[in-house]
Amino acid sequence: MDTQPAQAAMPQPDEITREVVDLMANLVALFHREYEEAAAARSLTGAQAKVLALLRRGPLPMRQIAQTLSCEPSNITGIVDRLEARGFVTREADRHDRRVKLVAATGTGSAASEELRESLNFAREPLASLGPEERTVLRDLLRRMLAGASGPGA
Amino acid sequence: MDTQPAQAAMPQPDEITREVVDLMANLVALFHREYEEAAAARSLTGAQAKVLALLRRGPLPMRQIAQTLSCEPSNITGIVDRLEARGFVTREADRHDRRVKLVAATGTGSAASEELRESLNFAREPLASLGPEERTVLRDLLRRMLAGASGPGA
DNA sequence: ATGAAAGGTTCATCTTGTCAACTTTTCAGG
DNA sequence: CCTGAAAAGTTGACAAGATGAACCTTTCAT
Repeated sequence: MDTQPAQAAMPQPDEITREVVDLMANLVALFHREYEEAAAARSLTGAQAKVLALLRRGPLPMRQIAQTLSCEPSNITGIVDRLEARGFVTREADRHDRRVKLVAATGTGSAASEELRESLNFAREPLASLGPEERTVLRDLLRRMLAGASGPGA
Repeated sequence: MDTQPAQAAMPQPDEITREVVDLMANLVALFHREYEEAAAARSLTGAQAKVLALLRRGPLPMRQIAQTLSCEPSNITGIVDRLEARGFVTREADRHDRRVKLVAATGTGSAASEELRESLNFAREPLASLGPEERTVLRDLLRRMLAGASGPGA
């Protein structure tokens, strides 16, 4: 990539990094608030919405949900319990390994999740300040950042 | 599905926005995990760390903490209780309005908060993939996004 | 002086999250 | 075939976060 000899143009690389981190923190806070709000508007909690979102691509075993969300499996049990009680998901034993329970979104569940996703006007406000090509630049930067980091589930 | 008579230059502006939102969601998840971990390493919870971080610029009334964190004041009571019990903050009545309690970080509290901030190598990994000028671009884009949105506390 | 409004706290209640103990199922070796 | 270890989920106890209603104290405008 780019060897960094002495660098006269860049006064304090750390300064920029630090500011980016701070900005990111604010953005994260903003995003979080919006997400919780949007979920609450459908009487879902953030955690429930996250699980439901994970199931968009198909049924998943409990354990995998837990891993993707970086929490204990026993935690997922409760969340899925509540989602199931409200008809948003179903639990079904895996045919090949009966220890495994596959969690699948019901029609209602997917609908709610999709609706929430659409309603996430989070970035509409913040992103509205950026022009189309700027969004593209932002997208590429974010892509590279995430590619560099440990690939999350999603 | 998408009949877009206008817009000839940009194929699908919505497509990019959507992807940016998704990337942002992943970044938010990543950040969140790192933050909780870093806080836990100092035996603080995420919420406690957030409150402590807010106090970096000086003492704040309970109500303002609640507003900045978008939650009920009664919630802050508990968090500050626990921070106070461990000597990270103090509660002091405001001289001008004795209804108001000013929460201030103690030396230990500021130190812990500052340490946590430093240790937040969150972005080091992801940001490592970006060169200096790319970081600058990213910083500027993030700045504008946040300026466009409702200014959070910070 | 009175009463409304604001700032905090308390209490009940729920959800999230962890950890340890437990059940069921799978699977490798003997 | 049997036995026992390991894996997947669940359960129960418990702490923290979050909300909403009721409450106390202080302020402030009549």
